[in-house]
Amino acid sequence: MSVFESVTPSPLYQQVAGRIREAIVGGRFGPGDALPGERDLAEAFGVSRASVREALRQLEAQGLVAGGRTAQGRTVARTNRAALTQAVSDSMALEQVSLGDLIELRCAVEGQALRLAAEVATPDDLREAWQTVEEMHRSHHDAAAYDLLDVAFHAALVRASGNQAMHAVMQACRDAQTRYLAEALERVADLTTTLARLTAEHEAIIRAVEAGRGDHAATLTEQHIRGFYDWQ
Amino acid sequence: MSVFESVTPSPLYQQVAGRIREAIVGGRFGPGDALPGERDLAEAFGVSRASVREALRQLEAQGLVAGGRTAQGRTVARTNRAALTQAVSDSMALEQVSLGDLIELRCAVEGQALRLAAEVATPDDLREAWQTVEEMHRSHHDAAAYDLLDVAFHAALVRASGNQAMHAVMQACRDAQTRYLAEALERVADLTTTLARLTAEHEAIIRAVEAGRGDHAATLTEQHIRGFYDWQ
DNA sequence: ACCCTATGCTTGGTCTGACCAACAGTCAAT
DNA sequence: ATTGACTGTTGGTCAGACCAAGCATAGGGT
Repeated sequence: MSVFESVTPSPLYQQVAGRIREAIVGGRFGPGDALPGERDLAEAFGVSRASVREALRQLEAQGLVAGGRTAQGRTVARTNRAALTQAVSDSMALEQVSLGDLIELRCAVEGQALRLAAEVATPDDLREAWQTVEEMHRSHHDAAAYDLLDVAFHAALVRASGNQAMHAVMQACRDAQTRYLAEALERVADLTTTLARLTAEHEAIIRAVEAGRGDHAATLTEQHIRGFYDWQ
Repeated sequence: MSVFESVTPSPLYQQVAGRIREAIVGGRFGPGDALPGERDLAEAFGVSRASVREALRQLEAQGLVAGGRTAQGRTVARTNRAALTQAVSDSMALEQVSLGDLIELRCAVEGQALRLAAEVATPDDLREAWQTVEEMHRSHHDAAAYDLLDVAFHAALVRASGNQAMHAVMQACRDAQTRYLAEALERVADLTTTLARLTAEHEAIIRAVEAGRGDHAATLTEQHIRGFYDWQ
């Protein structure tokens, strides 16, 4: 608690990353816009290209700029969902966040999202979810395909709530679950029957949302998600 | 869906980052452990130091390795919460997540967390929250200090639920709110009165948790958080 | 007038080799 | 035992170079 603040000068690459970050979140570069080339940035900031590259690597990892290898120049990312998901699953490894914790979190978020969805969702919002359910009926034999459909189904419903933040968190939880889900499904005796049951649950949930019964939809969803425990 | 996998060679720095990442999440380096030096890593992977540094920058941004500047060698991070928080607030900027969405998310998560806390929290878990409340009484004149205490209070209560995932998400939401909170508090006519009211709400919440009244605690918390709207 | 190729420029990815400041550890002088 | 100079290691930074991939434009063939 000294009167003097620390005077540690942050590394150049940090400062550069910070400046570029400000430009992006400040809206001076919109999603999808092209960024100046590394050489230009280096000259503009008065640092070497190496420092700029380290800064860009940092921003890339944070999901602010799109991964390179596109033809000409780098672009500002349109979404940082991958970075968010990564952060969530890293959390599990580093801080002993258990799968159970993640499932409880997802129940809380998705349950509340469906309560909202039941109030505000239009038939149009639910069309995507219905389409996903139809495809599920044709995928009761293919665990990998079903997993993708399951992700799409839950995403569509949560998105129908109009809450982007809940969507992102739910998605991150769900993505982190995928790996465990695949393992669990391998141990299931009768895959087709199990997946058919899940589809039935999905249908019940979407019907509840459609009927505006938010609390019911939330209850069904929580049971549906927690059902995951039973297979382990 | 070709039979052949893509053979696109990812950039070296990506591969290096991936290998180090595997070693960390695979448990071969525990949190806090020292990592080999950059020069050693470069030799081990057969790449230049520049590539290793870019890989490390990426891992640093993802919160897997601790930010450098420590005397001897780098260490594996103990937490990636900063990265998680960053990802959440970047999400707001990139994907137009509104403050309202964030508040709703926080209500859902924190409400459920307090329901859990009411069941499982021990007096020991709540001691920290009580201490924070006491300090609040002495900080009704200082908005900045109060903000820190508010963060600590909510963190302590959610942590009492034992759910690390909820804690991280709540923290990220709360951090993203800080900036708006500061602006809102500047426009408040009578700061001391406002903060005193907030402290009273905090006390009511912690008492409800103590009494095991989870639903009540959740309701109070949701009102408390949504109260934020009224000042805007 | 049209298409196609060749050439050159730009960009990101990679490497080499160097220098600096900060710090840990050693060891001699006090 | 304390101090202080010396040394080696580490991360941070730089300059300058090369490559492969993609774009642009000019020039040649039809």
